[in-house]
Amino acid sequence: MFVVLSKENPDPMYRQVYLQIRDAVGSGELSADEKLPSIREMAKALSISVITIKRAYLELENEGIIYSRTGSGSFVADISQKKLRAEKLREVRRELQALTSSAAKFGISIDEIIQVIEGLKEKRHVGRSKHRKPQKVLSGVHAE
Amino acid sequence: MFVVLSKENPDPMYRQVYLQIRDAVGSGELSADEKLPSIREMAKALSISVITIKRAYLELENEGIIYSRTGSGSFVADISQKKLRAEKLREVRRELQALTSSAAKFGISIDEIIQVIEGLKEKRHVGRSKHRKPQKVLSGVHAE
Amino acid sequence: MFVVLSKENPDPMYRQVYLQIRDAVGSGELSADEKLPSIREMAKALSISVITIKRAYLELENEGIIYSRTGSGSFVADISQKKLRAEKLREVRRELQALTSSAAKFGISIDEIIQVIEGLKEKRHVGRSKHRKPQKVLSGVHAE
Amino acid sequence: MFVVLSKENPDPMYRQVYLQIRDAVGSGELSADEKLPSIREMAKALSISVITIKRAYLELENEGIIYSRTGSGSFVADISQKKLRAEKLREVRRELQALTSSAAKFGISIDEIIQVIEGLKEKRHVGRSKHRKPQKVLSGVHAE
DNA sequence: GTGGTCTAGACCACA
DNA sequence: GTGGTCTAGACCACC
Repeated sequence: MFVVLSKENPDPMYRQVYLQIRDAVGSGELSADEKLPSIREMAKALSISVITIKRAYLELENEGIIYSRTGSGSFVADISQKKLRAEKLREVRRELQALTSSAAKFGISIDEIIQVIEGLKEKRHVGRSKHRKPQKVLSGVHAE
Repeated sequence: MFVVLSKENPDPMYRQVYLQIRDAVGSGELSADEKLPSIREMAKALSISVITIKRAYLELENEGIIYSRTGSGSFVADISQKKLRAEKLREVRRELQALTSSAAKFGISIDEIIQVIEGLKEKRHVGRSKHRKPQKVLSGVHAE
Repeated sequence: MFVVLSKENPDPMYRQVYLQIRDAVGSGELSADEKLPSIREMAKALSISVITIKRAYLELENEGIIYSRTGSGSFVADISQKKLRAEKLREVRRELQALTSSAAKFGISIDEIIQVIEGLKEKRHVGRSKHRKPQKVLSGVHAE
Repeated sequence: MFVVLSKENPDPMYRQVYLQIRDAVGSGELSADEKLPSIREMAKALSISVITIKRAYLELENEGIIYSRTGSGSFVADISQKKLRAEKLREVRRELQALTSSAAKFGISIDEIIQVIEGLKEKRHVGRSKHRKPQKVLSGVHAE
């Protein structure tokens, strides 16, 4: 698992950590009961405060994505990927709703938006999307 | 033109004002050289601080969407709707890119996302989704 | 609204603050859109760190019980008391389940437990319960 | 006797061990002077640290529930079940007091709580609630 | 003034 | 070693 913090990203640091771990669980990269790096470990690796990591872990715990046991560490919860996927899908629907309705005001139709998405699909097929735009990164932590 | 502030909206107030005026210009609801309500007028109507409106107007001015004449007020700039539309389209593309790539991590394909959008299209056709669920609103200003 | 912190209480401070505000909303003592004391204000009144109050407010916000607007303050959300009551009832059921099943191991029947509760009911009717056992208290804040 | 550790349980491990042994004594499952598994034995069986079990045993000893003889092991004390039962009853009363008074703030009456308990009673009669939903367990030790 | 984020410490309970 | 709580500062965006 690789967590990276980007200065460009307007999200606060704790949120970036939260999102990346959530995604890693959602994608199956991290599986149930797998141990996460300790908060101190990860804080050190990312050169940020323990508190910031703590907050990310806390929110993950509140969402039921991980669980923490004092003295033992933090672990991936036994939440099914299905559930995470369904939640993500709801999130996607919500955002698309906002996007289409705001675009409509500018005379941009839903069909036009679909065309844009189709365009993205093709770009992805060419397959350089992952490395095309190297993010500016603070640091990373490898944890396996 | 009707500006409404919603407490549900996480956007700061000045941003809500900014966006709604921008959209009104983009949709043609407000046309070139049309006079906007004065800062004080709008502040009073929305029961918020003058400086908040001032900031919204300032950003609109910086974007070239409105212009201000000291002593006479603020007016819609002669910016073509086409230009606003193109900008919005770029914004849409950017957001869709983020959305699809983050969804991909959860195993949600682009085709699936398109399906979601298609679903939105149908919903909009059957009902009057825009007016079905009236947002809770802090205050509004009618200025036409 | 009166928040008090007790040293006797094993709950961490942020939790005590959280619970008391939640209860105040649930009881209707605080009503929708009512302004809460600012985090700095309350921190000062209780002589504890701003961070601790912040955390209590954050959890209340995550639960949808209050909402915060940068620059304006924190306010009671428009969550219906009904919903809070239903949640509390679920909590009660959960705790009773644990209690009865653990008591059963000691040969304490459910009927016996009901008798205990009936006993509490009578005590309460005599009506000195509120002032009989003055809690040891750190400090309080009155906010209206 | 079967001690199980659950990761769902927020109680620390030593407490889970403590409670289960206490309950086993209270229910008569373990009788006076019966030998408990040795600390090392139990630690191994539960795959946890020896010092965790040690702490559980220590607290049981402090409560007068077991006694240890260096070199021979730990044994159930000759504490009457009646006494344990009475203590448990006090504990139940304390918890019910807290529960009813906190529920009262949400407009939940004692009678309503009694109804909830009655509901639990019926459920238990129809099914075998104890075994219906097998807890996810870390490990177990059989010692009889 | 308000809340939102972050730091660099500290002490505690648990394993 | 682990996580959980708390302090006393700081800087930022917003109103």
